[in-house]
Amino acid sequence: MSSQSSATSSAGRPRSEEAHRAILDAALELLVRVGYSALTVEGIASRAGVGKATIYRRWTSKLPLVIEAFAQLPALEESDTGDLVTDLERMLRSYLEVFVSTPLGAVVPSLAGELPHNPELMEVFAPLVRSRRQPLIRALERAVARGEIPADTDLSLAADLIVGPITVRIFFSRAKPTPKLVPAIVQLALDGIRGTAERRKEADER
Amino acid sequence: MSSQSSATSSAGRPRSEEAHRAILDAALELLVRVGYSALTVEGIASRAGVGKATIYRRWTSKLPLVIEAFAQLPALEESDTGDLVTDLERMLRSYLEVFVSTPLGAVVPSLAGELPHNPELMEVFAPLVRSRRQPLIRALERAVARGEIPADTDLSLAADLIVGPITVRIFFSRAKPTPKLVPAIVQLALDGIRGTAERRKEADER
DNA sequence: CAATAACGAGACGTACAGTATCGGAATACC
DNA sequence: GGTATTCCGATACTGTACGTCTCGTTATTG
Repeated sequence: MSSQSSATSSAGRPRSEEAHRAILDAALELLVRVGYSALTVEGIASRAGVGKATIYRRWTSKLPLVIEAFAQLPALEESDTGDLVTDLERMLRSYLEVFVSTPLGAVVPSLAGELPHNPELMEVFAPLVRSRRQPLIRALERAVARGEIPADTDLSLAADLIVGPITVRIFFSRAKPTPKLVPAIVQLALDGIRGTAERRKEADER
Repeated sequence: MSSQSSATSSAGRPRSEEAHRAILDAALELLVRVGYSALTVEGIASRAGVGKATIYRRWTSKLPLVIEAFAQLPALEESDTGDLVTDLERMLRSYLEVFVSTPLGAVVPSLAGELPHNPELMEVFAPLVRSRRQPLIRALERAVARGEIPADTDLSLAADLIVGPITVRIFFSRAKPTPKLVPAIVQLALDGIRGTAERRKEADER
């Protein structure tokens, strides 16, 4: 990450780490301001104060650059308080905050729109999506271990149930969702997860 | 909507309804094949067998054309059987089917990615989204009238809870969701909606 | 039959992707 | 210190596409 600490630092001028960061920062800033479709490499180069060649020396095209810029953004902050409701509410709140106050909210839909037609992009994007979902899944796993929710819960589906309403609104709603919604969403989703289990249990006992 | 049905059919050659449809069809077909970002007006014109001027005479730019093409796609088929679970499962299944077997699955994410940076597009897109959500909302309203779910349910949030998991997977998942998931999703979401109400009621009675 | 407006075709100016080339600067090896 | 190597910013270049414009042609109104 830092510099040329290891291995083959072959002859010649080394790549400027400063230029690298300037490019990523410029890409992110422009991405937020104008969106993916209006993003230009020339604009990025100009804002970063570098030549186009310096960009194309590092990334083969605009897309991989955007992906790397995106990957820099903060992940979901994990919460582990011992109580599922608290954990979910905290994470969803931070998720929402990241979405409205950072480039994520603008970048993700832009990239998501490209996914269906760009398997290569999907390949790079999928691990990123997974890693951002991971804290949610882990919180659910801990809740299972504590007996808060049944062990046979489909955690992946549960995670989508929790994140779904916010995602839908971020993508399609004019008014971006506020943190005020979080408790209602968590309660709804969680009652769904638990309610289904209880109902099953009641039916068994009868 | 249609064409020169009423009023001023002034002098001159009338616009060809045939060309109009050919353009929309070509746009939709290309949109599905290559996605929004790789869609070219020249490609649409060529495939439709019309001149570019014929396109720009009807739409100010590529985006409104795409919107109109999108709006042609089938809406959610409404189900009204008297049972909420059945209605939701049917609608979600048809929703899913439309998404995997028609251009919708490819078009919606493409357009959604443009929304945050294009208020004008949002203006045109919002009513479309709303109208496609409407059958879901109406089914929930009927369920409220029947007493299946409490009257003070936030129907909008409930709709998002139901559609959320599928939306999340359509956007981000490599493997597109299958109809097999529908019953589990409906059960989870609905137990959430009902469970929350029950819990609230119990708390009130205490 | 004259006026009008849309038609397909395609030329045109602008903008941008991605490539190539410039002289100069930084580094490794000798 | 000298030389080879590689990156640097800048910019010229090719190709593609948007959106405008102008052709000569065709359909419709009065």
